[in-house]
Amino acid sequence: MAIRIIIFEDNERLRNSLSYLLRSMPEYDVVGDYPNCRDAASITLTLQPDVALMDIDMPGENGIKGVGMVKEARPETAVIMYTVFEDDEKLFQCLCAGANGYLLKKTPPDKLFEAIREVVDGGAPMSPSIARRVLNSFQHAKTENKYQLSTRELEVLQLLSKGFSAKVIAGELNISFETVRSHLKNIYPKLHVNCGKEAIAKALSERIV
Amino acid sequence: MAIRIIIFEDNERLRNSLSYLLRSMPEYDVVGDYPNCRDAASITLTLQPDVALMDIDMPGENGIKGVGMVKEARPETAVIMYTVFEDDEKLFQCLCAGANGYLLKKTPPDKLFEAIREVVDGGAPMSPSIARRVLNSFQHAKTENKYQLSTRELEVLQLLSKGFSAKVIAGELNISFETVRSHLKNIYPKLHVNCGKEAIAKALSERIV
DNA sequence: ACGGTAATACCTCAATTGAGGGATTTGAAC
DNA sequence: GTTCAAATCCCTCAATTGAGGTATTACCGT
Repeated sequence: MAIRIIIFEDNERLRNSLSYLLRSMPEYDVVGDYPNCRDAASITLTLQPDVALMDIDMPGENGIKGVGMVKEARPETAVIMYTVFEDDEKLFQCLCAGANGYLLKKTPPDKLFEAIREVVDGGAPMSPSIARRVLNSFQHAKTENKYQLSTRELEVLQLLSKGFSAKVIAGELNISFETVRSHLKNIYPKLHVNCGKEAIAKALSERIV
Repeated sequence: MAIRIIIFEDNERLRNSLSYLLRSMPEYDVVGDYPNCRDAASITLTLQPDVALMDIDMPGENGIKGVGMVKEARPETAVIMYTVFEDDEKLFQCLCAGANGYLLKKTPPDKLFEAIREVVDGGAPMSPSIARRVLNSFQHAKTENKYQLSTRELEVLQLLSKGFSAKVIAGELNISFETVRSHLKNIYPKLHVNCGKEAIAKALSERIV
């Protein structure tokens, strides 16, 4: 049975070309195409598509919102982003919203066809440069002590980031309460923060610990 | 110029087959193959390969260690994991260690060839089921309010997690200082913590915010 | 031998927080 | 119409923390 596809793309010429191209093959069936995501949820529920091709830059609700709408309405529909954007910001927003693939518009048609087949088979097609970005995001950069913390200061910060009080940290490290407080007072300016809570927030969100 | 490849694979028959297969094509040059990662660092420095094919399950240092060794010795060498393992644990360990690709051993030869070309061109070849796992890891599950926090409590916790004091939070939300303290007192038992620092640690590490 | 850094420890004071209360209003649910 | 949860606000008291010091020991590099 043909793969049911819907397209969200504001550029009319491109949208029509895509529709025409996909419809020309018996393997694919474009069951709807739209210039914006306004009714993405209800459209998805009505048409029950296997795949949604989603542009990002559209008037009104953009494609990032669009992914969320489609996925919430019908998680089985696989969403492939189809965009010119290559920046990390938009990329990871789409992935967090549930996108199942991410293709750049420079992708040649045969790769696009392959990607649609792949996503239906449970894969996650990505343009090569996108895949590289995604994998790179896992290397937490080894923060290599950006803030010049000493060994002991790092230990104190690690325990602080578990929510421990100065007293408990002192016990854990077998040093005095006042020493811990001294370390904390030295840590804060190095992290450019003013209190323990900010320090925890920074340590955890920048993976210093 | 031919792509320089090294192979780490403890199964001798498979290692020899791979070498033979790749050497049969002028496009590829297998400059070394080894049954373990013991000297991966020095080998990499000596042979200056473009690509390393890396098994995971090997005697001695396993392939996860191996990725780290190769990448530390020579970051320009692209490492492709080549393994039967499909579990998240090993997968994400490899990615964090710096792997540039992840292929399952069931990958047909033509896809393997393509993957090697792709990784040299700056891509990140992955078997479809692997790519899907990687993308899924970005959907932080929308924690669906495991701790039964009310809307307001969630807002307070979000601001707390930025390191704000009760006074500042009060200002941000346009409510009184004492109200914020009331919310905090209600939040702590719900999160099973005893103080703001623990709450921040929990909120950030469990992505409640 | 000297200077610098890290690690240790102590003191004081003001501010913030945690803990224990109590109290009112609103809107939704039954 | 009553009950209930959510959101608002106030009070007190003890503990913790932030800020401002000072001081000693040890080790490292020159």
